Amino acid sequence: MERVNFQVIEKKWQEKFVSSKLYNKNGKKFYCLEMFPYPSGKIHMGHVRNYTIGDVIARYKYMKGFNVLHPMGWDAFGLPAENAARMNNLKPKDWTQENIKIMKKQLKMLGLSIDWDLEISTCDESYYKHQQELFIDFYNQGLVSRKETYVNWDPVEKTVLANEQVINGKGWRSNAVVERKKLSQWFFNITKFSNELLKDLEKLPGWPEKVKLMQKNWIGKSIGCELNFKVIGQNKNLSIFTTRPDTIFGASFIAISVDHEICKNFHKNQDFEKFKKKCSKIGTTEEALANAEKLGFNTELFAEHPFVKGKKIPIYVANFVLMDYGNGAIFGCPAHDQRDFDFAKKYKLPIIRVVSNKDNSNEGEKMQEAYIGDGSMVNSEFLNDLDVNEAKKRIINKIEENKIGKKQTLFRLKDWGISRQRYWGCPIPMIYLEDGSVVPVDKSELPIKLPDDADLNSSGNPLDSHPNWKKTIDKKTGKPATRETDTLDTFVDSSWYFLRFCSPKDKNAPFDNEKVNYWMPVDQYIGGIEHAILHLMYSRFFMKAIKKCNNKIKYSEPFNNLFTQGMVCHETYKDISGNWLYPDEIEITSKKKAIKILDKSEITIGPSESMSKSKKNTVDPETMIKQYGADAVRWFILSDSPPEKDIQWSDIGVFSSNKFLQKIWNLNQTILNRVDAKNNDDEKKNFEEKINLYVYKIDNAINNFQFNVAIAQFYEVYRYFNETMKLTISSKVLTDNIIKIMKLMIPFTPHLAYECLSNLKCKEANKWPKINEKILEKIKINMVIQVNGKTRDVLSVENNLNQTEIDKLIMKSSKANKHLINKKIIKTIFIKNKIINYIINN
RNA sequence: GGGCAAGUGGCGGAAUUGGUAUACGCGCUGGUCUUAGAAACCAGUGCCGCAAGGCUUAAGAGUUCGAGUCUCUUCUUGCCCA
Repeated sequence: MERVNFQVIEKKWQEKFVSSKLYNKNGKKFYCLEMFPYPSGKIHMGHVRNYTIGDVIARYKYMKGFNVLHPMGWDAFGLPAENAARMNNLKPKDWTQENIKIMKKQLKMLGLSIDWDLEISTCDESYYKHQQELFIDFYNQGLVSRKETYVNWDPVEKTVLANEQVINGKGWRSNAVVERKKLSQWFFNITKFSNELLKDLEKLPGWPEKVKLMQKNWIGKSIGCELNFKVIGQNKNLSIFTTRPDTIFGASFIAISVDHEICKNFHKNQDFEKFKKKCSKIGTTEEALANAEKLGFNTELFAEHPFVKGKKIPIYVANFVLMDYGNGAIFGCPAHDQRDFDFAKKYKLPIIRVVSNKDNSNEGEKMQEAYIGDGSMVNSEFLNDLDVNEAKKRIINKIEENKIGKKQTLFRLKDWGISRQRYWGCPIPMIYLEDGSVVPVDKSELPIKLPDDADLNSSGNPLDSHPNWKKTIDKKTGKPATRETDTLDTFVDSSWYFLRFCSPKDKNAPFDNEKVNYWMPVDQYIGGIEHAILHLMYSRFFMKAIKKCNNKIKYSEPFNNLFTQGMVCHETYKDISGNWLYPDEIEITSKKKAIKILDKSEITIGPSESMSKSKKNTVDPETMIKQYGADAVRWFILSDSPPEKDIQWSDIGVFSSNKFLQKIWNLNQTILNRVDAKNNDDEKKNFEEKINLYVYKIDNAINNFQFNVAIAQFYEVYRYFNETMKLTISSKVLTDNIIKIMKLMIPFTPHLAYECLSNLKCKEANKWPKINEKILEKIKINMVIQVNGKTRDVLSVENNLNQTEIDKLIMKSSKANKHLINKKIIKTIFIKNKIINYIINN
């Protein structure tokens, strides 16, 4: 039989997909969006998985009659471009554009149904111009501020990182140990929306619970109170914040931040300065603070205990207290907080237990660690015997009564630091006037363009060291001014691109209100779980901030449904000297053994891990497409695992996908070339019923994101067709039904499916086959016959038979009979269309 | 340490949501054809057993006519937070 040449049909159909339009003007709108890629050079298997899943959804919805928006663009600013440019003596812009060209070509090779006329790139002036506009809008709404704070400084990338970008005390990209550094920075006041960001999670039933929980924890709402202590000998109050006011009777010290007002008294104290220096070496994350050795500086000052007359509490400066948490001061209750416990042990401060656990086993000085669980209060005067929650309420009331503090809600969420000391990003449209004031650039001057001739080899910020870029003139006063030389965090770029896609060519505004109100929110957003917090939280903030600036916008949440796909994994290989090897550098010789092709030396096969360049366990999508065809690659990556779980890449898997698709082609050819037959009515009826059921099942599976299950059904259908071929069924009936199946395959393997449909002379290829609900109801079902809960037989019977009819059928002919003869049936459980269970006496 | 998932053949995984456990694919075994096989086709493939039948969803208990699915305990793994 003639073999199909996948290269040929793919090329043919890709020419027709050039810029796919999935618009059904009369249909309900459906915005299908996959997270846009960073143009790093070539696409990787993660992209293939992400965009294939998106393509299935987009094509499926289109065929179902929806008016589908399916765009693609480039998250094109970022540090790798700068590094690559420096190493190869190129311009970041050229490097980026070259990569975009390559990756776009590769994405097209996958046969994606993308409307490329909507393509955007965040590094284009036509994009970042509007981003600068949004920045100014936000500024005017009080959503931007400039603060001098300690920042997470990445010494390798020489830039500031947001808290979210610090993972285990290290930079998320460079993996360098993060330092603390004091800098003046621009912030988006995301905390103004803390409550809304938390509350609105409830409006997102289409998001994975896991992601919502992660966001909830990240926002971290907690209730506590502010409490004022009198500093002895000074006419001053010291205000602290605590989430555990219930433990006030266990307080044995007060700890303040090195930047606290009180510390100004110690500026000339050398010990203090030394101490301060030490503190700057720890990062700013909670984790870094928790793990660092607890250090203190004794101020020799004391505060009065607010509830115990005459009790003096020593005041320390401590390295684990930060100025931006509460008021930069805490009281320490060592018995019930691990950090306080460590600190108290080191400085030999008393450990007073105020919460006892159930069996009272946390008593005494034997305490090896702080007890943070629930329990009832002890050693706490009027709080004694209350449980922790009640005690909290009672003490807050008391504090408010005594007018020494008040209840407060605190969020863990911090404002979003957006200043980056890099070249390849969106310039921040602010200027510094000679009188020291800082104002936004006049909107008519936008875009503030990046210079083409920045020296990337200079140390520090290339825009700052540029000879004249930052020199400008304030339009309002005509006076000389200096530009802000920081650029925006690239997460800003990706926080509103989904809005730009609604009107990507709009020159006057970031987006067209009407179009945004029509297409938004995104009906299906698809991307990696690694963006569960950063990108998704920032985008949610942007939507809310934009709504605040522009009352014509109707929506406050950008993504209605979110799907997070799993990673693509591959085994790892190492040679004798411990170097990683690419899969194509090795040869598997037996089950668990492999050799290096180059010198036949034995290598170690490591565990399967998420594909990454550093471990060289990657497979190049383009190579795979050329070898097996795009359809086979798509088919494999959808078939082997549920899309939300990790998938193990397998060359054999994609090979056999190719084989199966070849068989589908052959099946089509066989039907086309078959000698016609006259229909046997029963066989025809059975056949049509069965195909109708498959259409229903596959449709259902796609709807539930169970692409692997849908594909299993296709294998069954194939087998079923081959059997049917032997029956006396007319070629017309076969053709009508294979057309239905090939239509179902369009979302998965568009090239092959369209080619087959064209050969079958199908005129309405893009119309999803109708499911006949009536036939679905009439179809024969399998009735399970049990005796004492054990399955004894399965009968294929008409739908909706009642118990008496089933009883009769069983008596007539069933293997179950022999278990019922001479037995008394004491009870029968009958579930229509499912099961009948006879309970007998043995 | 806390929170959340998950645990089903040799492997990836199904199971109409409490109703035939192991669909479908890979791998493996045997056969046909072949100079050859990552080709094609046919048959088999959870365990014990000649069979009838019995056992089996990490381990153990519970609820139920009936549990992979619900509840509890334990173990293991993964992710997030610390």
